[in-house]
Amino acid sequence: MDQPLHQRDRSTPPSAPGAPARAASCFASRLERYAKLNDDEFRFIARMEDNETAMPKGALVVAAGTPAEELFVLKEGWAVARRTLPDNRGQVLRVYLPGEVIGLTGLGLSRNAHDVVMLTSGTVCPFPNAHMTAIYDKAPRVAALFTAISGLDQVSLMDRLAVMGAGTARERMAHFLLDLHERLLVTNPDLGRRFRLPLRQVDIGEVLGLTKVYVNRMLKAFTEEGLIEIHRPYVRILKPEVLRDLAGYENRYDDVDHSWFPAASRNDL
Amino acid sequence: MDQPLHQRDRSTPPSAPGAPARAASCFASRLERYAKLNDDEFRFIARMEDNETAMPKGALVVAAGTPAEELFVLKEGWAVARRTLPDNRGQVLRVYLPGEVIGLTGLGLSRNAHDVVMLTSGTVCPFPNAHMTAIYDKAPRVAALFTAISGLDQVSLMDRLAVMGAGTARERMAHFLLDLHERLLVTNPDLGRRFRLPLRQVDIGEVLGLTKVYVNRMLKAFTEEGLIEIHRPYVRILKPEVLRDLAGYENRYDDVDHSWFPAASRNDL
DNA sequence: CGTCCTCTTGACGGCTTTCAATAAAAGTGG
DNA sequence: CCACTTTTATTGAAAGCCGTCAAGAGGACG
Repeated sequence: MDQPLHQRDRSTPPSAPGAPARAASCFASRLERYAKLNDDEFRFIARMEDNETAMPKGALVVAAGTPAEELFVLKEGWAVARRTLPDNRGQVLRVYLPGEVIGLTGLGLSRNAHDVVMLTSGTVCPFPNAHMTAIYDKAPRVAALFTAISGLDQVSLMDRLAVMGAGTARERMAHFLLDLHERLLVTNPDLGRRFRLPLRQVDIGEVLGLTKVYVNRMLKAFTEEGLIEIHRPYVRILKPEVLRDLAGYENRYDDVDHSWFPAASRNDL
Repeated sequence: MDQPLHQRDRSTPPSAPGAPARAASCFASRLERYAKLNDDEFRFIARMEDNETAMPKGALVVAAGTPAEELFVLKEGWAVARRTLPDNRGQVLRVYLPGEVIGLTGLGLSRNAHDVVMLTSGTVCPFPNAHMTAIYDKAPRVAALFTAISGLDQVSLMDRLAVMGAGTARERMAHFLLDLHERLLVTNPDLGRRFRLPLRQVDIGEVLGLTKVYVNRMLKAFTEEGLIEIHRPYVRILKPEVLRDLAGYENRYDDVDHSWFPAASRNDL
């Protein structure tokens, strides 16, 4: 994030022709975990990934203040939404993992509220906001699914706010590690307790509102206490229960309610 | 919030028969500020306020962990979403003002994520989640409007997260005062710079992640610097620009994008 | 007029930051 | 594959913002 920000690279490697196989993508597999979709609905969703765009590390995917014209499905790599405050202090507002949607938040706004920056190289799939019209009109079930996911995001954000407001550095760090782990498990259920964490300690500091020095001290403490194990860039969670108690962490990603979803889509596309 | 929490009072004073006049409520007037609605659409929304329930100060509107079965339109009074952490520390996740919707966030979850407590006495209008089905099915424009509002809420939450993570006590306080003021202006455009703030200093502390002692010191400092004026329970903002610079505050509530909303509702209710 | 709640103010202490310097790791070019 | 450079991680010492503790003042309400 200290690197110069590259311009967006629009080169689109011609994606495989024809509809992709079901569940070919981390995005679709994430959605299907939350609700069964019929073929028509799946077609709407597949369309969101038609356009792949490669992004180098450090690239600015979304620039704050510019017109908000598209969403992005993050297909590979990690990204962050970030805000720079007056004094050059930065705060990471959200970490985006593969399979998550960037910009769902800002659907209601005409300008992008925050920067979104690639933490690693990766690929995103831009999807014009304008296409949402058809989804709301013709695939209400998919629309409801987006609403549900947006709600999940928001609850997760509120949990984070709680730990940022009332929590100590230890609690924030524990929450951070557990939350990333749980979210990685959503699209990657057979991931063990070890995962790749492509953030520098400075970056973790910007997520948690701590300095890099203190981040280092917390990580050292956790390691010495046998709670985690670090082999850069991999982290292994050794005592999830202890961390969970420490942070008061609660997993929200398993608890989707689709009872109120419209029964099925109209087929008049 | 230190008071014992009352049980929810289900006594429903028989509301005026027939549909309420358009824009009779702060909720409808807030929605209409964001998008024009036709009569059918308006009927859906009016239905959300059919059921008024009086709430005493301190009442628990939503209990964390219980099944999430309804949304609430907050018609009168103020409320907060609140989380209690292990050590009895509390964090207010959000302040709800009249005209705002409680529980839109949790639409995707089957259990309520957080408590919601009345700060003052007031009235709420419960609205079963199940009724959202019809809205998504038959009034996609209204559904889109909810999505947009939920997005606004989330962006506002992210701004708050930024100031909680990277901001000092002064900056948090400035942000808090400005944000409340802007949000009150949404449903009450001719409100001046003076408004009623029905929170004790302890409560403000729970919003900002500060102790009541430090809240008191910040308010004193602001007053002495001529930034605000306090005549309990009223606050007047004397130098909005200075506060705005201090907090890096940006008003998001004026910037709704409805370009992607479906053109009009189907009329087949 | 007394009780309770909230606000106010001071002194002290601790968690976290800041400053600074070194070590380790990662990237670069020969 | 090895010097060299740059970035990142590590560690110590001192300072600061904010929390804790405690006591008193002011208001609301019966």
